[in-house]
Amino acid sequence: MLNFDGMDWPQTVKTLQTNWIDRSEGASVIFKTEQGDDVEIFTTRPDTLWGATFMVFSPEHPLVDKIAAPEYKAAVEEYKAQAARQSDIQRGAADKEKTGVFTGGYAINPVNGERIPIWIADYVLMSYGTGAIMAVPAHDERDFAFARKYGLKIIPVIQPEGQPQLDGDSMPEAYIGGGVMINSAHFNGTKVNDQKGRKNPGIAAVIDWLEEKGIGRESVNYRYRDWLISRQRYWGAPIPMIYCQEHGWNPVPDDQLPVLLPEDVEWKPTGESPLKLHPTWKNATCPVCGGAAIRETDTMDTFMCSSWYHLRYLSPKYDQGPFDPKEYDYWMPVDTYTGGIEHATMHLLYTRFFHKALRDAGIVKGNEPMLQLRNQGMVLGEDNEKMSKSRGNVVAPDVLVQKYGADTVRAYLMFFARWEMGAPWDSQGIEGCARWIRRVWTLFTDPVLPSAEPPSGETLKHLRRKVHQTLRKVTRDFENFEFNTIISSLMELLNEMYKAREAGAAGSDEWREAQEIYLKMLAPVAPHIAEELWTNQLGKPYSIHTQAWHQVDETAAREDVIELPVQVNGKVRDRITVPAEATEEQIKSAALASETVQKFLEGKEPKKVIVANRRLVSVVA
RNA sequence: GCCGAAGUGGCGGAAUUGGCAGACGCGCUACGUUCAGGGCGUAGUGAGAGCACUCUCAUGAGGGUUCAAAUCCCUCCUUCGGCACCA
Repeated sequence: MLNFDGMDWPQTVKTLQTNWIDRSEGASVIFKTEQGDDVEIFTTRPDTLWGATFMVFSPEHPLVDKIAAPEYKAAVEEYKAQAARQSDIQRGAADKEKTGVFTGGYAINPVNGERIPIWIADYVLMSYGTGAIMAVPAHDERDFAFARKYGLKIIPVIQPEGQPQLDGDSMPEAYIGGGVMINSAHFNGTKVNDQKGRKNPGIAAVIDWLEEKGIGRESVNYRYRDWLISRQRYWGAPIPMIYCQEHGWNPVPDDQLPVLLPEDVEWKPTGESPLKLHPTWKNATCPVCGGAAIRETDTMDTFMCSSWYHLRYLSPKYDQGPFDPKEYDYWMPVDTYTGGIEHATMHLLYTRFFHKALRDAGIVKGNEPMLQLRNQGMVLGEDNEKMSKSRGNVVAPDVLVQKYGADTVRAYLMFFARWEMGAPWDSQGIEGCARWIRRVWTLFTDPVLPSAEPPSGETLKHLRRKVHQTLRKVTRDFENFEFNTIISSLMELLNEMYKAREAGAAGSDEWREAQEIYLKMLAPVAPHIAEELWTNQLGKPYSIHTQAWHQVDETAAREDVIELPVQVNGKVRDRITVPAEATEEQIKSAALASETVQKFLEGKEPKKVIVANRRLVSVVA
């Protein structure tokens, strides 16, 4: 899941997923309580094991009740109760003052046999690692703060090189960096650097030793939590399992799939799933003995379905399996997927996970379900705030479609902001797109007035050039998800076509080609109007949306002459026009021949003349 | 606190990735069409100076590299997102 090779995804999404999974390398080490129970802990710093002066358990840790000494029981219970009352958010506040209580119990540090006290504190989370930590106050900020507050022992075991000897009683803060191991028996003198995991020589040495002694092992931990797919709701795919008193849980037989949700459910404020309360739905027969049995009434999380819907969509009527393999081979993996950034660590992570699980089960091929991802930005309200009913700034699409038509609304959504950025809605701005669409319509449907004189060859050549230049740009922009500039280009071309029509171009082959190409470029932007004009006005075969994309005629797109600005000492002073095929030398002499350039040179010989990409001439005096 | 993204006219945004800053659209102004309004059409529209040809300044702020910087480098400011005691 952390390998994004070959995936054309936004870096932000890759980073979000990487942080969400949050892999950390370290070691698992077995401590023992005085009662003789094993307590496994995870640490990224096994090199500091000799500095572990106490242990901290999460208040929910299963061993807490067993280790709590009688005289501490009351305080422990009290602390557990108040931790349970706090919400996760309260508990998670990083700047919160650390609290905890001593349990009266002790553990043995396996590396040196030291007897160390066991505390409970809510800064240790049951949901990460094992819910218990070794505390090394000299080299961990949180443990340090806790130890200072409760007067616990602090023993430095990493000495930064070239600095005064660390002293547990006087050090002002935990020392996190590298150095040399001290107070660590035969490891004294071993170098420790800032690297994580086995790349750190100190950590590697200790891990090898732990494994040899059988006290611990190399280990990797993830912050990413297990995904609970079941929930007590009506809205979700049923979990096809049946429970029989006699034969336990069994899957629903294939010929009884799919299990459908009942439609006659009642919602009552009981906190229970309506499926549980339905009079008959949960009654089933045991697939093993045929006796009375009960259906699972939990349903699956909706992410379960969104993780593979793209596979089912390949062949929704297929009944031999989840999808038709022939369709899979044709369509998958998904070429381009677009959705909001809010899916970064949920839907998109689950979908990737699902694909890998299905791959391991031999059902799908390849490592990833979606090759290219592009996020679209959010359309904000006109007040530049997130749209919400409570703010009253919601712009309803149906109202806009009612007023402007779906094509205009679609075009404006593509035009008014960069796709991945989003922007506040502008109810005036859409008028521009409405005007453009109307002008497209008019250009194609107005009867062409008989022109007084035939169009000049220059007019037709110019039209064709603009058409193919636009096609080239639009083709590239579609590939890059740059929809706003596509529409700008189409607006520009429309203006050119109006001018060409004015100059009598209508009726020519060039004009017909321009119309055809224009509609093909318009089709993804304004699909209904493009189709209407294609079939009814141009009389072309239905449908425009299945036509091949037009090829750019590079010869037609080429300019005869190019205009270059000429800079003297970094400032544009003149512009020159040269034939498109002019050499650099010719461009240089044309630039120096300019009177204006000579004026700004003030009679001096130019030190340097640079022709940049045949786009600009820079004269340095 | 850590990580990331973004700052360009009155507004949304362009800028072929180092090469004419402001394409295209909104808004605004003028003119035309109209009894009028709307609509439509044409032209203008970064700021300052000038009768004008033009000139100067300008891409969050400051510095740097370069013939040339919105774009690259350094320092800082602002806004928005994500994570937030992860052992």
